[in-house]
Amino acid sequence: MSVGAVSRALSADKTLSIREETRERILGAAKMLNYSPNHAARSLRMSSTGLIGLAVHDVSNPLYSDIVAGAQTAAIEAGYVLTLTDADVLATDEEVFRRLVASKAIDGILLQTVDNSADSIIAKTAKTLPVVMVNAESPNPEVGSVTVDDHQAALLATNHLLELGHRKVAYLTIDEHEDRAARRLGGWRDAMIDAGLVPQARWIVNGGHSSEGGMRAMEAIISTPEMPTAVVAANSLIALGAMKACQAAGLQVPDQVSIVGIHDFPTAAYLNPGLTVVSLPLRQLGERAVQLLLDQREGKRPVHEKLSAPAAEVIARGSTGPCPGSTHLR
Amino acid sequence: MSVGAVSRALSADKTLSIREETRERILGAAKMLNYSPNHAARSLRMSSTGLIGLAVHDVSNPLYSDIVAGAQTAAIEAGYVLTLTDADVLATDEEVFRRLVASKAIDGILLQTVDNSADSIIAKTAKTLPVVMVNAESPNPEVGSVTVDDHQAALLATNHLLELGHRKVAYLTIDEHEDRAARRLGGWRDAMIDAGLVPQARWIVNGGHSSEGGMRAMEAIISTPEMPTAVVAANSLIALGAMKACQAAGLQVPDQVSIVGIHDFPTAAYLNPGLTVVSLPLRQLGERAVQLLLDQREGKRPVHEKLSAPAAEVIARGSTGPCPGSTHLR
DNA sequence: GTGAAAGCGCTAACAG
DNA sequence: CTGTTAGCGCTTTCAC
Repeated sequence: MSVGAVSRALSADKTLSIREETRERILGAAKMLNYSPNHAARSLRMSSTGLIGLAVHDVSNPLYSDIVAGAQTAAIEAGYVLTLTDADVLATDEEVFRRLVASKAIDGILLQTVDNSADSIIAKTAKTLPVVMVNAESPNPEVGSVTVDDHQAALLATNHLLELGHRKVAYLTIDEHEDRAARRLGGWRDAMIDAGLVPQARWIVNGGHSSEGGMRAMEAIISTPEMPTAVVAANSLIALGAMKACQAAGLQVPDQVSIVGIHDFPTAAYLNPGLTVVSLPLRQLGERAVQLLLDQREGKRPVHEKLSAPAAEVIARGSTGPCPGSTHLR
Repeated sequence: MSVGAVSRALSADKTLSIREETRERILGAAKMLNYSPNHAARSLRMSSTGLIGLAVHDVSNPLYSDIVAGAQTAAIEAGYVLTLTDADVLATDEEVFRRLVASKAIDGILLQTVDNSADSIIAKTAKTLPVVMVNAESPNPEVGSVTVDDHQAALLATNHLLELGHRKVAYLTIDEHEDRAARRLGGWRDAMIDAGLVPQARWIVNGGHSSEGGMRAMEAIISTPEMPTAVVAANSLIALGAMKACQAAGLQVPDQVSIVGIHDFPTAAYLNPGLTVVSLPLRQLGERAVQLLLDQREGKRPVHEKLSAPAAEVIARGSTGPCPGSTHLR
């Protein structure tokens, strides 16, 4: 019995034929000694680490936790281990980038970024490792990407409000330099136009990507003459800030203003009132991203994919209600 | 110029003396070719990966995001890279544990767990790698740990309520099998006793560790005869659930019931009303944990450390107010 | 069917 | 002061 045979027995090599008894003796000894092949040696020899990186902007952003969960599941399924890193650090800190990406400490990386601070690192990365962008469309043919149906989500959110009798529906957008921004804005615009309404430019306010930004944006909406009776927020953190602004201004939600956000998240149901949201298939987004990454590793061409199933869905909670003064019945 | 010299030049070896011109030529070529030493080969040779793992239970728990941020900073400071993993997966999935920990894909691991599902893996891990428990006291002398001043936090929260004139102050505890639970409960109890009050057993209800649990717990409190006028929640997620339960029961916060939670988090200020919390130095907790881990790596004995600075602090927002019917002035 | 040996890319020790 | 070389622990090919 030699070291070669042991290695092959432990990795369950089918082409190895030794006596069953010997095989069992090897496996037994390995378990007894709690043996695990050294990661570095294995990686060096096989030029593969079995690790997939997921770079996230703001780990604790509650809107995106499902992406992580989905990626986790899919990675394990495929025999990989998922490790998270801070995307901003990766983009900012040369040394961290070098250690993790350039030196191939991981087999590939999933990039979830909010702004395009990432753009610079994407190109660098793609030269070394397979990359898949998560929840943003790749501008680079060497980099795959997956997105959800942003247009549809905003359309559904707006229609929900329209069905409640609202006519003046404002839109709190996320920063324009994100590609999602335009798609979601388009959804709101199309819903308004389909309903025979004119989407007023003054009803579109930039809400940044935080609750703070949402609050400021809503304050601007409130001071608008002919104030809208309902608001679509491009994401639910912005919606949260909008609710705060209403509360500060003494406006009742949903009696005086209805608010709906995009993306469901754990605390949405615990707000006062509960926040009505449109949910998107983020878990599946995470899973699919891993699969695309693995496909690229096997030499397939990077592709962009828009995930449209499961479909976006309105989850009505307390923050949306009938338009005040409308004849709408519910 | 040989490979040895190049390696030493790139790692800035002081004892290497070559012509300045040669050194620059090496560095220049490395930059030109975008060269980075292969991680696996380097790790194998140096028996060190430069990676520190942080295993978290529920990545997106907003209460703990500062721990991650602190650990991140300290790791980079020390020339390491921090990678996050799901603690539950690590505890559950043998294969993931093997790949990441047993095979030494990382140099050490920080363990942040909510329940003691971790207990089983701690022992296993400590045999292979340095481990430091974060925000829980280590039961194992081979494993270091850092905690914050849980007793003080609950004491401050309770005193804040007492100062507002409340006498009947309930306590929503986290699951008892966490060591934090007893320390925080003790803080509430001591504050009550110091104020000459009797901490009633029926005012202690288990709120689990989620908003859902907090809601159930608060429902129980509400149906108590001689209902308390104020509530300390052992963490802010529980407090969130408690607020929801009040709202559902038609109880005004803070006019009829005051609520305070432990741990500040980003959305606390955006709730309606804003949640009063006691903040704890979680960022420093993360930093310190990394330092202890690195100390252990250098052969120092694992220690337990309680972080008492910066001190816990009450952040008063809208969810706490004077006791209804009390003569307290504010 | 089994065992020996090459070599993955790097660093550190040592010989020149 | 610089260049050569051994060897980290593993897998896999090749010779027996």
